[in-house]
Amino acid sequence: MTPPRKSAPINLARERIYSVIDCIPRGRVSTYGTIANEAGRPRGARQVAAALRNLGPGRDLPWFRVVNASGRISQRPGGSELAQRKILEKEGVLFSPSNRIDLKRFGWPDGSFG
DNA sequence: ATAATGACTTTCA
DNA sequence: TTGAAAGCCATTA
Repeated sequence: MTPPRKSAPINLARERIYSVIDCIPRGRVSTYGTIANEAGRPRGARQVAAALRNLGPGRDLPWFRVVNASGRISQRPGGSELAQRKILEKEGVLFSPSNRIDLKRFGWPDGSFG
């Protein structure tokens, strides 16, 4: 018989979030809110952010393809915003003069932004 | 147990 | 167009 696990139900919600992020195609981006929706958490945008913040260096995940609802890279303590932008640009994502990404064009999934 | 926090979003001026 | 204010909710303290 399987002995009772004492701790361990590793956050399922968080895993679903990671799995959705893993689906964002190269050269496209998605938003915290959209990812939350795809993961079945309609109002969990901040939890998506928390999941990324918590993400250790071990996991290989396209975290850089996640931006906020206004199409901009969110500020944070770590200060990896510039690196994120560079990676996205290398993938072909265009930034407007005001540092914004056109979600109608680069947003994923298709049709979720207008 | 309650209170603060935050890589967010929407609404409204 | 920009920015402030309120709403949101799992995680931390």
